[in-house]
Amino acid sequence: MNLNPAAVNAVPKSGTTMSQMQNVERQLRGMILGLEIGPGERLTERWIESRFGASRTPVRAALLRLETEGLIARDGRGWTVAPINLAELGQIAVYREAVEVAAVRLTASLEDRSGIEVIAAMLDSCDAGTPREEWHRVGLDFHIELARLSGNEFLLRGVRDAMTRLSRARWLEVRDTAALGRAWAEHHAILAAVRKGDAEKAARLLSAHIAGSRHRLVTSLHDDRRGLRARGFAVVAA
Amino acid sequence: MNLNPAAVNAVPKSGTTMSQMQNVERQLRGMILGLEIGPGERLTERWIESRFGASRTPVRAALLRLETEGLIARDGRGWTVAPINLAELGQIAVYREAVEVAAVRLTASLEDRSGIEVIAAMLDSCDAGTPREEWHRVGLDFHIELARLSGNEFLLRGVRDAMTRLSRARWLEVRDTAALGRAWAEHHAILAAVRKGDAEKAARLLSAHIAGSRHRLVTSLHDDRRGLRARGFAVVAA
DNA sequence: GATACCATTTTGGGATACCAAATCGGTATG
DNA sequence: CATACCGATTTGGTATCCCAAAATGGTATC
Repeated sequence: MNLNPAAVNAVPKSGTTMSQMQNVERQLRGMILGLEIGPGERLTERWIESRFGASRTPVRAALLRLETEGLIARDGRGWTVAPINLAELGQIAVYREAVEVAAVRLTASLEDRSGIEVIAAMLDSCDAGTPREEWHRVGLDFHIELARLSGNEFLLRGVRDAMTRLSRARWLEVRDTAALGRAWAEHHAILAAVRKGDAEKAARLLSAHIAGSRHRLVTSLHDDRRGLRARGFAVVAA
Repeated sequence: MNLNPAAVNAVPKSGTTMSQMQNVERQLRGMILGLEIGPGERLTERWIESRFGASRTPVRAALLRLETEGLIARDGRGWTVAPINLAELGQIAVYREAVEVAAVRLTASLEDRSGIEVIAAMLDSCDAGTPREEWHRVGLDFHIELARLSGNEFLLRGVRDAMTRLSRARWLEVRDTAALGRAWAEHHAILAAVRKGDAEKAARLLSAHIAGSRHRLVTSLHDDRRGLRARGFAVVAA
């Protein structure tokens, strides 16, 4: 029996029995993506064990899974929260462009493209009063849901993985309201092209959107890297 | 102490200290890819434990990693060697086309494209007397090494993952000598376009090569699926 | 003969004990 | 004061142990 006070597990979601591994994985992922644990920080299995009240067996399993997601990395013998790596962010952007463009081409060629209306509604749920956190989430989900419509499991997974790896960086990016609005408009333009079944135009718009997004992201982080390091975040230069 | 005779571990490769997890992962992957364990077969942690002479902790770690590679899947509470899934093979082909074409475009646009000569030499190491197993390996490595030249870690990983998932299916595919020769010629044609820096032509040739390859693969397995099932291999129809 | 039911075994999930290597402190030496 | 050395501590890797759920197999019932 684990006698650690923190061992008082959170009540599992009603109806779902969550294994300890899933619990640790989910919570740890949340802390990493939410920057509650900074990029570059060292992790020890024992700390996680006591923090979440699970034994090392599920902790290890969760670490192995998060490693394949790219959120944590091995540091010699130990574990480290993956640092923000500007060169890597650039490569991810190239990768996601390839995958997302392929997906949107498929989607725009579907007979039934009505699925995009759900995505349009999702975009429209954001307005001036929407909290920043929500804009962030919708911005990620737009790309993931668009890829899901393609029906290709592997393209979807590629996009999801890429967005997960980009998530923390986008959260650190300094974005003014104008930038948010521009992204929103570009998203809508892409949807419009898909709606018309114009695969080429959708591909072109998406490609430009991702390239611009990448440029702004890398530039912003590059300019801010001193400040980010001051906050304890490991930022590896491009 | 594990008293099973099989527990006599193989001597680790000279100079390298291989953890039990890596050991189990590598050997199990080899058995799965080599079809020594058939698609669809059930796996129990205890069997693997005694088979490789490791305890359950590294066995479970290895299973978790192989799961993310798509070589094994959860079957309710237990583990199963991933079946051959024709629909999935089709989707993987679409995915790899997107990723490989992006990679070859990058490679063809490089200043220094001399890396392709190593790949050409690799192709040329195969002749009429080369064993089938070697043709198989070179056919996979061609695509992986071509992607590696792009310099993009994520495109490379995408190609490697896709080839891993396709590996068993390609091994089962009935390919006559003519088909092997045709693939060899197509590979060389792609390299020639890359060598000239003609990204568009390389992309077009690669795209056609993958599409044709996919068609032959799925057709062959579809036609043989009775025979494959008779050999105990789970084949899920498209 | 088919089926519902119960005891037994097996299995994966988790907790813990142990170990060797790596790390960290502190001390003695130059 | 810098540094080399050594013992205590920490950490990941592994082996085992326990448990509850699920699978299995035999049996009694209809």
